[in-house]
Amino acid sequence: MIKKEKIPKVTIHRMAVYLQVLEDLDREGEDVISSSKLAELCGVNPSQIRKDLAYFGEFGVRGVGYFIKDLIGSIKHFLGLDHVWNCAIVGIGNLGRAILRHKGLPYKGFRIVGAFDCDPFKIGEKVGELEIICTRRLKEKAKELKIEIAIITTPPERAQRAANHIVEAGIKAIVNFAPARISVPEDVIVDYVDFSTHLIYLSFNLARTKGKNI
Amino acid sequence: MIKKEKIPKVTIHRMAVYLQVLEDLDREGEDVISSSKLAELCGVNPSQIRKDLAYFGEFGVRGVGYFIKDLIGSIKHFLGLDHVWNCAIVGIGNLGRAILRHKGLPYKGFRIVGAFDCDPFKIGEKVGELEIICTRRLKEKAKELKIEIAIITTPPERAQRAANHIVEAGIKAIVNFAPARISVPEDVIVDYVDFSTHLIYLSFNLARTKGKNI
DNA sequence: GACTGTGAAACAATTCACAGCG
DNA sequence: CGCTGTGAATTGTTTCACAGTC
Repeated sequence: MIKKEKIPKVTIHRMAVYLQVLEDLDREGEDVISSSKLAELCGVNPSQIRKDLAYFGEFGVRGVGYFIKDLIGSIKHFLGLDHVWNCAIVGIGNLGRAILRHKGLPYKGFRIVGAFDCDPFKIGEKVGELEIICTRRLKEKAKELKIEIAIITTPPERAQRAANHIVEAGIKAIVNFAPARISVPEDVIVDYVDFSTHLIYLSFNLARTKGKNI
Repeated sequence: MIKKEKIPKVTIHRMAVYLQVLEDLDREGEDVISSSKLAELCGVNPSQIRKDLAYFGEFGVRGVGYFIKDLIGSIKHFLGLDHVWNCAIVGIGNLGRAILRHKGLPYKGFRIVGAFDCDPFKIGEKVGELEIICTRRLKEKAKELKIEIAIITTPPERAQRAANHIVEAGIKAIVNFAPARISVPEDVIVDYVDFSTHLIYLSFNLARTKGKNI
């Protein structure tokens, strides 16, 4: 089912976009879509979509297009979203709380089952359903709660320490929101999300077009 | 000063990473760094750094490396960060509030000067220094507050409407946190930040390595 | 001697163009 | 006929390797 070829990271990111758009179409009651229509909605080239999907198999019908419900199912399957992933948040500041309160995640297949922080004043406090636990207890709790993904939302200077606890606990996947690089063994996957990086991209473009006096 | 060649988007994103790491080094009192040391800290190849920098000019000293303070200044300059950008947040939910309360942004050159929402129950409420204003007043306020960048943090179904108000107001740059595609005229730059996309990337990799029974 | 800056080589991703199929 | 799936062509990015400079 899953081809051996190496799949580019951008393909996976686009896949997530296709899924989002397909689920919207499904809710609107659409049944079938062609690669060109979907491409338009996603802002990409139609053959890009066909190539991306081809990494995983053949899902379309020639002359017709793709059946939306089926395609959603297939994409979810090969992205590993037909399974609920247990996640922990490490660092309960503003961002950590916003993620904990976010309603959309469980629906997408990610359940937050643990909230960790090293600040003794926060430990024991309740955020929604969860009680904040000391980060030093991450290892013990990771087993109990079957945590598979950790989300770092600490200040940058504490990101590496958080990462160490996460690695210690045997968790193999990290999303790091802290604006700091972290180093981990190479069997641990890290994905960085840095908000200011995106603002900087806009800053660069605005500064450029201003210079060109458009 | 600025070369004409088209600069890849990934280069700009890496640039932001280099800046982050260089500022850390500067705080630690380092003066000079070579491309290979910096590469190691950023997790990239040394010639990548040299190529990236070469898009903008020559900043290094052969046989020595880069003077950290100077390089920080140069990078900030060509990324447009020697200017403070006025930003507006549209959609004051959990994430919007977390960004409003975030202390790091002003230091990085982004000041949030307006908070907008269309919920009449929220209008007038104070979040930190700012009072929530009706999104319909965005156009009028954009001029007054000299807003250059808009940040969408609405629920997905309201993202397009928010984008329309933003475009109406003459703002040319948008960061969209809502998990929905938006369509805008082509002179408006949009950058998408979708948290769940990153979780999905991890999901895919975990599902894969599980399959490989490593 | 050490390290940058950069053409050239290697590699990767995207788009084209069309054969093949419903 | 319309649309997918895909090899081939194109375009873009990364890495190499070394000449040039401090």
